[in-house]
Amino acid sequence: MRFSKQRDLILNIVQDTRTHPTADYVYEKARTELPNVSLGTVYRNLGQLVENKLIKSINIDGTIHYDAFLDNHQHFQCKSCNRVFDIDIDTKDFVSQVESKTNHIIDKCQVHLVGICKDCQNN
Amino acid sequence: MRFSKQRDLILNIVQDTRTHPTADYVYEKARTELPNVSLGTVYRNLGQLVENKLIKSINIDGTIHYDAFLDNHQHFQCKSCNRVFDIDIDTKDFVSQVESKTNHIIDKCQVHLVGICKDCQNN
DNA sequence: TACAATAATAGTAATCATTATTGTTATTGA
DNA sequence: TCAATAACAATAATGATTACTATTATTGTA
Repeated sequence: MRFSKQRDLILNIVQDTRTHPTADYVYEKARTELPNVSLGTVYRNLGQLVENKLIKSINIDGTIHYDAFLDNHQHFQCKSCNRVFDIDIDTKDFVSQVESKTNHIIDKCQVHLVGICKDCQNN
Repeated sequence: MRFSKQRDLILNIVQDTRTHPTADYVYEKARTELPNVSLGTVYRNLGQLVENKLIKSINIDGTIHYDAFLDNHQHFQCKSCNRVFDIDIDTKDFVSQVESKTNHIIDKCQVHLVGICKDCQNN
């Protein structure tokens, strides 16, 4: 990967946004800094950053969101306010349970939880 | 929901297909029986069948797949042969662990596992 | 059984997210 | 400094899904 100011900017935007931004959000943000950056560049770089494990991608309701928080974690989506929360919980036990039951080798475990968040319960 | 032979056919196709078909697959199958059925009809009915909890939908690599197997279960995707396996494992403990840790109410827990399946390990 | 209300349909156009193409520009290693 | 080529902006193309519209089918009621 060569250096380019576009890639640097795109990485910084994802790292500064803790709300799991989409490519389009990153594009709009990037535009304020580099008005001629193209959407294709944003997509290509997000893809490359994921490939090089500098960021992660998660699928929320059919569209790709990005996440610079690399520690192993899961996601909870509130169906009332639609926010996505990071859930800090270990899946190791769960995964090894499945591995010994099925004999498949598992190297990724993505848990998507949906419900009503703490805040929305009080409204 | 009124009765229509299109809806009946679409439900039957999903129920007879244990490989998590897409809308397009259902459309092609339906065409062999009702050559004039339209893709919009397939999408609309699949959506309604999901709403009425006669089938479920899962997102695999960004596209929606359908599943008539209603028992609580999870999915494992082999990144070698790309097949999706049903995983019969209980998430109750996992969910209540998260609930008490976060105070969110969880009513859906979807686990997507990725790895190498038993068969592909032997090749 | 006939009929009116309207749900569902086929066909098609539109949308949305994402990927591909192309000619030009920028980075980098020699 | 320069050549190789990665990366770029602009734009076209794709694939999945949804929306629109005029017509047809289902269903509850008279």
